[in-house]
This record gives sequence, structure tokens and C-alpha cells, in this order.
Amino acid sequence: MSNTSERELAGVFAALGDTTRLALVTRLLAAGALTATSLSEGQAITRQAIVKHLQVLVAARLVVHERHGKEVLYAVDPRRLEEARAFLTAIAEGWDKALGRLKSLVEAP
Amino acid sequence: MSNTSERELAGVFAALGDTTRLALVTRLLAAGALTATSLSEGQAITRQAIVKHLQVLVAARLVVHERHGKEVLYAVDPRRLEEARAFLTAIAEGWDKALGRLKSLVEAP
DNA sequence: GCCTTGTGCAACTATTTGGTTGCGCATCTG
DNA sequence: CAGATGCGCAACCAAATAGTTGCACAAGGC
Repeated sequence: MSNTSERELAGVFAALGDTTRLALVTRLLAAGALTATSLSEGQAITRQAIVKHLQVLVAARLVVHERHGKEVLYAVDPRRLEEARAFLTAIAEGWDKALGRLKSLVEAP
Repeated sequence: MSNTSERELAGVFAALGDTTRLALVTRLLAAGALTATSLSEGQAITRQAIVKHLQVLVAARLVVHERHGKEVLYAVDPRRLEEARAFLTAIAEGWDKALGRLKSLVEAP
């Protein structure tokens, strides 16, 4: 019923559905490739917690990781974000109708 | 640091981050205002489970509910979806840079 | 007035999630 | 080589989630 499977899509949204991870994504986008350790510096939560969040993001394929010598660099893969946006745009076609229904809900039969 | 608070936004994504709820949203968008009971008919899961999911969607303000006589009608509020899409579009400004970094990650210093 | 239909509430269970601590191993650096 | 730095388990814990069942109550239809 969809090109990108609904489960995958839900996975992407779920990955974004946590303030910590949302912040990680924006930080990664802003700063480029970073290590888990540098991401956790000055943060209230542990490096391990950050690593777990990064693993969730990697599992949703929103983030790519690459080992480089001693450290592992994480970076956002924008293509997945694009897919999520494409979905929202796609169902946007129904929005006009939906808006009309919101109105008739308030008036109502 | 953002117009729509990051917590609210994460809430919207979290609400969409479940296959059942994602399906509910698309069904509601396609069919218009529906009751929890009609949404649960022919479904593998209980009406009560559906109601709980709908409450999550209402809490995220993705869905509006309105009592009408005996039944309660649920409908998608497209404005919240629009906000989520706006966020993804907003950070899209960083995507070119991010793409460049993906490349340099693979090549690497 | 009675039966049906749709909702609402509560209690309970199992699994997932977000987080911690502790430790061992690998890899640079002096 | 020795120490520092960064990463990767694994065990464990508390709270949130997704789901169930059971029942009571309100609103319509006949």
C-alpha cells in the first residue's frame, strides 16, 4: 500500500519521537560527523545512553556510523529524513478534504 | 531555540512512530471522521487498544475528537502534520552540507 | 420500557525503553 | 613500553507502552 514500507516509516518517526534523539539529529546535522563521546560531553546523560540512542537512529537508518582509527564517527543520512518528509507531503493531498471535515465535525449532522 | 517547542515536536513524531497509529492516521485522513468502534471493526486488536492509541494521537494534538449524541467522532487535524513537515523542511537547509559530510566520511582524513 | 449499541473506566500483564554501572579490549601518544 | 583515551559488551533497574478483560453507564431504536 506504500513504496517505503509502513513499518520502516514508523521506525523513522519513532526514532525522531524522543527529545534526546531529535536533539542528536539536529546537532549532528549542524556540526557534521561526531563521536558518541564528544556528543555526550557536557551532557546530563551518560555516553552509553547516547550510544544506545545512536544505535536506534542507525537501526532506523537515519544515521550512518563509520569507524575511523580509534574513534567512531556518526553522521545523519539525509535521505531517510527526505523519505519521512515525502510521506507527510504525500498524504498532504488529503489535507484539504480533512480540513473540510474538521469544519463539518464542529457543525455536525 | 525553535518556534514549535522541541518537546511538542518529538511528541508528534512519537505519535506517528507506531504502525498502528500511523495506519489510524491514514485511515482517518482517507475516510474522514470515524468512531473508535468502526475503526476497530475487522481489526486484530481490541476497541480499547484503538481508543488508547487515539488518546495518544489526541494528546499529540494530531487528532480531534468530538462527541455527537451516542458516538464520538475522531478526525485528523492536518495542522499538526503540517508543523511536523515544516520542521523536516526547515532542517532540510542543512542537507546539502550533510551530504557533503557523508562523502568525506567515506573518504576520510 | 426494554434491548442494543457505543463509550468510559479500572485493574492487571508482558514487553520495550531509557537509563545506569562496571569492566575489558583496542588504539593512539609520549 | 606504559598510560591515556575511546569503544563495546553485559547485567541490571525503573518507568512507560501496548495490549488484554470485565463491567458499568448513557443514548437510541423499536
